[in-house]
Parts: sequence; C-alpha cells; structure tokens
Amino acid sequence: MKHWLIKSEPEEFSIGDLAKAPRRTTAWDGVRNYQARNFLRAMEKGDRCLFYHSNAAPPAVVGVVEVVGSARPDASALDPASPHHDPRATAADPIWSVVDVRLVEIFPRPVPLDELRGVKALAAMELLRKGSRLSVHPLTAAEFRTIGDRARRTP
DNA sequence: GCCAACGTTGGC
DNA sequence: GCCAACGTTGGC
Repeated sequence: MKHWLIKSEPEEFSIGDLAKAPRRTTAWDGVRNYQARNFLRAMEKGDRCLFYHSNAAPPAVVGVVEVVGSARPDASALDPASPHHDPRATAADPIWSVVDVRLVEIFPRPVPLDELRGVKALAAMELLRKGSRLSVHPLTAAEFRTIGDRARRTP
C-alpha cells in the first residue's frame, strides 16, 4: 500500500462535502497538471491519502481517504460546461485522469501547515518544499503515520 | 488582495 | 531549444 497527499480548496470541495457524498465516495477530478496526473495513475486500490485543505484558514491536513479504484479518464475535461473543461481533450484521448476515493476518517484535530513545518520528521515532505504546488504527491509511510498520530492526540 | 514560485505557451 | 509572457497556485 502506498501513501499520498491530495489537495483541495475547501470552498471547492471540502472533506465535509465528501462526508455528505453518496457512499462517502467521490471522483477526484479536475487535476490539470501532468506530474499530479501521473501520480493519480500510479495509485492503486487500497492506497491511503491525506486530505489537505489548501487556500484555507488555516491550510491543514484534515483527514484520510482510501483509493477505491485505479485511474480512469476524467470526463470533466470533455464537458464544455465544466470549469475543468480542456478543449484539447477528446474521447479517444481524454488526457486527464481521476481516481475514486472514499472517506476513511475526518481527523479529530486538523493539523495546520504551520505545525507541520515545525516537525523534524517531516522536513523532506513535498508539501513543505518552498514553492511546491503539486496537488497530488506521494508520502512516505512514516510521514503519513507522523501526521495521523498528531491529529489524533491533543497538542 | 498581494505576490512569489511555478508550469505552459508560443514566437523566434 | 531558448526564453519572455502569461496564467495559476496557494500562503499570507
């Protein structure tokens, strides 16, 4: 099982929205960056992802989701009415991918970005790299565990 | 709202 | 292939 971090702006789609979704499952669509897309394609059923709220106050890791199926075409790229529409995408070559994810856990205590920066064990984490904007990226098992542990205990 | 950092596009 | 211009991300 691999570990990942996926970002969403809560105004767009929050972990609360996922909790309200049918079967607490959603297609993780709208990824329009090749590196992030390739990470989506590398995901497998059973992988775990930290759910991160970007552009939030404060930005924070807010929970865990599970990958329930491997990547498939992102239909929103083909839909002219979608804000994620990509005119270059075709049915034969949809360019972009989604995975379906199911909510596992909303953390009792979200772990804010500010706090993550102070954790030695997370010093190499992609999220914390200066200028990093990757909306989907891998985590080590240790990084995943470190953040989950902090979220489940009071500071 | 500002702006630094980044990815993409397109002229050459 | 270079690189300036542009659009986007995302913290603050």
